[in-house]
Amino acid sequence: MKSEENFIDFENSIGPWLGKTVKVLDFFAQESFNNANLDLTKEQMIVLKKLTFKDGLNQNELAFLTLRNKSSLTRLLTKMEVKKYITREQDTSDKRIKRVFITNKGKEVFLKSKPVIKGLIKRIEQNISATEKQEMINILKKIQSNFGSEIEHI
Amino acid sequence: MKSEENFIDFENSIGPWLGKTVKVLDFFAQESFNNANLDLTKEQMIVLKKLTFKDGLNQNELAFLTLRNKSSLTRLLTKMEVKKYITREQDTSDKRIKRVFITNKGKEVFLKSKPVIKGLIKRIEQNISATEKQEMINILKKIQSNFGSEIEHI
DNA sequence: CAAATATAGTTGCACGTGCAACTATATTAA
DNA sequence: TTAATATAGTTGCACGTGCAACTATATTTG
Repeated sequence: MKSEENFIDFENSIGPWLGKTVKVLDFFAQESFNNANLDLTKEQMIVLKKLTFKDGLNQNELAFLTLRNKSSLTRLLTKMEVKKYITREQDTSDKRIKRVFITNKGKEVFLKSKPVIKGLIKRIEQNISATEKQEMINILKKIQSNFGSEIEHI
Repeated sequence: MKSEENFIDFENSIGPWLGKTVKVLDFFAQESFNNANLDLTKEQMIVLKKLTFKDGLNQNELAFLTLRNKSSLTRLLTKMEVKKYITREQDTSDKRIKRVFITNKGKEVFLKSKPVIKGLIKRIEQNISATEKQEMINILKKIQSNFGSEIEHI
């Protein structure tokens, strides 16, 4: 039947549920940062986190690691540079490349954001068992692999 | 230990995994719409979906149902109005209210988007069992409830 | 070596987002 | 009934996003 074929059980599909959940989480994440008087967005925090793990990444690498278009990253970094959270330095051997470094101020902000993030994670997972959590992450990995997204973690 | 307390097991937390997965999904959703020559964003599609289910909602209701600030909705609708996917009509009994109606063109676009969405959902869930899917949705519901978000479906 | 090609990063444009201030209309209280 | 308050929607501002075109530098090819 044609009508059957065209039917989409939207509310019982994973995609929409994921989308809604992330919207809620994003909202509370930003609210938490603001309440903690952190001049920081979730996106900026993720960049700081990557740099904390490996400083001096170039913009291409950073864009890839943060799942972001290089043009988005350019603008994100510009804002972070203005706030003195990072600096950009031209690579000496290849002048096309800019390496990104976290500043002391950036480190400080990231440090202050940690308890906020911890609180958020705690709240997200408060009634989720360890098994459920692992199950969830496994399924999310499967979904990502369905889209050929091999996301690298540093 | 202080260092223990401050440690965040980011890559084994649900939040970041959710965020990454949704990023990947969003990207492919938009790509699919574009490939199908649909002049439509995911956000606009969701508005059309809500209106297909219940036409003539006012902007407040629509903003709530689509988890969106009323100002965001205003602008989203303006773009959809320009594209003639929807119309706005002032309520006669309360002139503050604007009711939103899907146009024939809007219905047509939404109809054309359905197979695309179906394809996306299929791809998302291709190697996820029915049990996993249900488990996943249940956990997502729990997470949302942790943030007091009682999301209504129409 | 000079010309063609590739790569890193930036910019213009269009989209979507929340907050706070604003306008217009409705409702409530004095 | 007028004044105070509430509500619906819009707008300015700042943020984040992808695509395509662009600049500058490197590398490859003839």
